[in-house]
Amino acid sequence: MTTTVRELTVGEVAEQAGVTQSAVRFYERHGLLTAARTSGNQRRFGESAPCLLKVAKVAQRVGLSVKEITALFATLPEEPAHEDWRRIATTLVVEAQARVDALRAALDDLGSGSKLCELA
Amino acid sequence: MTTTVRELTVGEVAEQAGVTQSAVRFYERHGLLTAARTSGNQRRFGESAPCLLKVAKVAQRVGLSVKEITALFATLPEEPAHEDWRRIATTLVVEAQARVDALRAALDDLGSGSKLCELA
DNA sequence: CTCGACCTTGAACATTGGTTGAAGTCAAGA
DNA sequence: TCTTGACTTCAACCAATGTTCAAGGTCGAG
Repeated sequence: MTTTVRELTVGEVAEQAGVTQSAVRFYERHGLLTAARTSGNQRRFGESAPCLLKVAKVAQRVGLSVKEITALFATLPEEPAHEDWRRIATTLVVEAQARVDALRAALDDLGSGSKLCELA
Repeated sequence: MTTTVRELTVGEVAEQAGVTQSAVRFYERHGLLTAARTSGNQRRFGESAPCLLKVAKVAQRVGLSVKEITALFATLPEEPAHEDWRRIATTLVVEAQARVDALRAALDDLGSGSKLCELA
């Protein structure tokens, strides 16, 4: 039983993910998303595409570049399972924690007061 | 008693702040730093310039743009006193905390597991 | 005064993450 | 079939944050 996998157009993916169509194309060009093509050369994305985009947006908030997110997604199977998403989430949490730590370090630099500058 | 304020050249400021000369000029063009000019049109920075740059770097780590840092520095007197630096530091700490909170929010989005995507 | 080190400007280039527009093609309902 | 909305590509553009290069001017020690 091959479930009828509704393939999605650029417009549908964009709408479902809450990004612009140009962004969707941009991400596909950069390999963050992959798409099949119709005989007429139109993109057809898998069901998971909007989800990937949503996760990608979180990843960007965390501070990952498109290239890094692409690499991260490269480890995912075509139709990711719960476990796969969980792994990605964990990776992002770890990354985010690192960024928080970095920020805290910046804070500590400031915390050492005007010690930054021996001026006043 | 006007203390002999050793004015600094681009090269000196860059070296003391640990940035490139081109960066120093860039920041001056963008109003982050101000400089007097010699009769021969060379920049002469005040003593606090290297310090401003160091603080600016921390501010960048915190996530502020050059424009935002410029605005922040616009509130400083020519020769900032301890109190001034402390105020800036506080502002940055508040900002940093906000960024940490934002990151934490991103984490929470992920924390709600694969709830992000109703796929698996 | 001269010499070398250091400074000046302006423009072009680089990277990231997209957006916009023009010109043309496809898909699907009436 | 025809029409209309959605899709295609390509190239140009945007903003931020600088770097690099060329051509030339300045500073200060000797």
